Amino acid sequence: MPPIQTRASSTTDGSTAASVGLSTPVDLPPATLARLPVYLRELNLLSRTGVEVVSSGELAEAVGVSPAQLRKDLSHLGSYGTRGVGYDVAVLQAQLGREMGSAREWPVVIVGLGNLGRALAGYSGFSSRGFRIVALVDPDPELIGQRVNGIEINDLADLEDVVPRTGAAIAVLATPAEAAQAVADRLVHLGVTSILNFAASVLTVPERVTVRKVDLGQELQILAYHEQRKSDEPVLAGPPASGTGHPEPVLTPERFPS
Amino acid sequence: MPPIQTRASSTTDGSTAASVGLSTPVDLPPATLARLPVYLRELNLLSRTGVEVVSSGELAEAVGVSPAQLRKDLSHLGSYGTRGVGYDVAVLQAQLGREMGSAREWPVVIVGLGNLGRALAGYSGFSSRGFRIVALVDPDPELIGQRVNGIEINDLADLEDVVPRTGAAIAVLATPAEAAQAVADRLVHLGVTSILNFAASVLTVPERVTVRKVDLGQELQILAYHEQRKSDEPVLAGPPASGTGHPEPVLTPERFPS
DNA sequence: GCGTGTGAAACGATTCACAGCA
DNA sequence: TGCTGTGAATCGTTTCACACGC
Repeated sequence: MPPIQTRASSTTDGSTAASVGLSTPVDLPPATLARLPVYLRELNLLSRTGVEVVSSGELAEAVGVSPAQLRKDLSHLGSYGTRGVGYDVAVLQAQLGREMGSAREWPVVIVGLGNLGRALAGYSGFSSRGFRIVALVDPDPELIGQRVNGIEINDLADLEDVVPRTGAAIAVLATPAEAAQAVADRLVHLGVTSILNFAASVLTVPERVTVRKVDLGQELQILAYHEQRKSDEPVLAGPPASGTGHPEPVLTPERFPS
Repeated sequence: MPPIQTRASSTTDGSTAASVGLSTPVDLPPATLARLPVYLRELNLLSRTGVEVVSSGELAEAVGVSPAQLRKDLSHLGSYGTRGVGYDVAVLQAQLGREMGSAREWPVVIVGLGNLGRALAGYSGFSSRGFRIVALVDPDPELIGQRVNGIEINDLADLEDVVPRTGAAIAVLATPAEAAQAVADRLVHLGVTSILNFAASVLTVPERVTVRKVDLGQELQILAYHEQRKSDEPVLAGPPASGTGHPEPVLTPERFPS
């Protein structure tokens, strides 16, 4: 009797989750869940700017969704707004953070420290959102022992020591496509239950494991499709500042703002 | 009269596209479009392995979707299968490639060469799918003049020269969030009509421009939500090899296969 | 009055089930 | 017989519109 395995579906919002029974709060619709981090980020921004109250219209405008959708999304969490007024930024921020698990700090292991893996190891967007990179693993003797962002790269052969020691339940996979499934199998065996997969391959994992896939090449291909569409049907609407014309430099900051 | 601007919606599958009139083939549903690159990748793999025919069942299995969905997706492109047999790999590959614009080679400019930008500049998954990085741009004097993967980093101040010279219509944004909108404005002004945005910020662009956003922190947050769910409702189903137990190393390749 | 919270309607995507053809 | 192609049914998501309460 082979254990139940599920294919981690592809596109963003491919998430394979077990979640058998409903616990205290209800399960969020996937589409809503995918937007909550965006709301949370904007709320953090607002709160840092000293804003204390936002209406659904304002917040929706800031994150690029419709006010109705924002309200519907938030309504899944309960009623945290005040009619006629809006949402208290601090309250909503706290509630959203709690719901998303931003209260805890999550230890994360990264497997594969090629170009992409190294970039991810130093990515500030992880630490700023409650994730701590606790281990780096790669099989390349050239890399083992090197440090990235203060963390030493361990041998992939020692994965079975490293993961239990750090207690990571979330793993980032940045290996070549051919290696991804084998590594994932070992990670799952070690108790990892969430995997962010950057490898261009489909992972098969047990039901209880959640996988999200990010395929950068795929993203560009989708853009290429739209590009092709645009060049196929040339003019239709009026000329919109038309193409590569006039350099005419507007805006020329010398450095990115820190 | 301000020009029409649209908010690039957030999650993967946020794509803002104008596509006013329908050209020769019909417009693909976004959900289908997002899966086509996955099918294409698998077809390339199969063709390299010498497989000449696949059924919807086999291909679906390999990419992790249902056979019905695969057939429905492909049916949007026309009838390229043979009843009772399956699909000719070469034919389907060619058709899909043509549809996705893989026939052409797309020049791409990358703006922002921090950790992530540099990793993307060297990412093999881009070149292997028909994209050529033709320009790198950053405002940091430390970086300007350096070469990544054989390409020199140009000054952001020279963007108005670089983009027209290379003819890039697709841009990858890997700048800090605060800089993203300003850079996007300049890119759009230079005729760029597709942007892959890695910055954690919402872009506002004219209708004709397609934006896709990849937010790596957001992906991890979605995993954290699921993790939290799992730890909240502890046991329910039978113990599934239970957690961090027994190292018991299965599979220990010493190196990633190249 | 104003903006939230929410049923109901509209829309889109997925799954089902089978007719049609090699 | 076996697998494609596709209408019909189902399911999920978004939008609409308005009742409710500050």
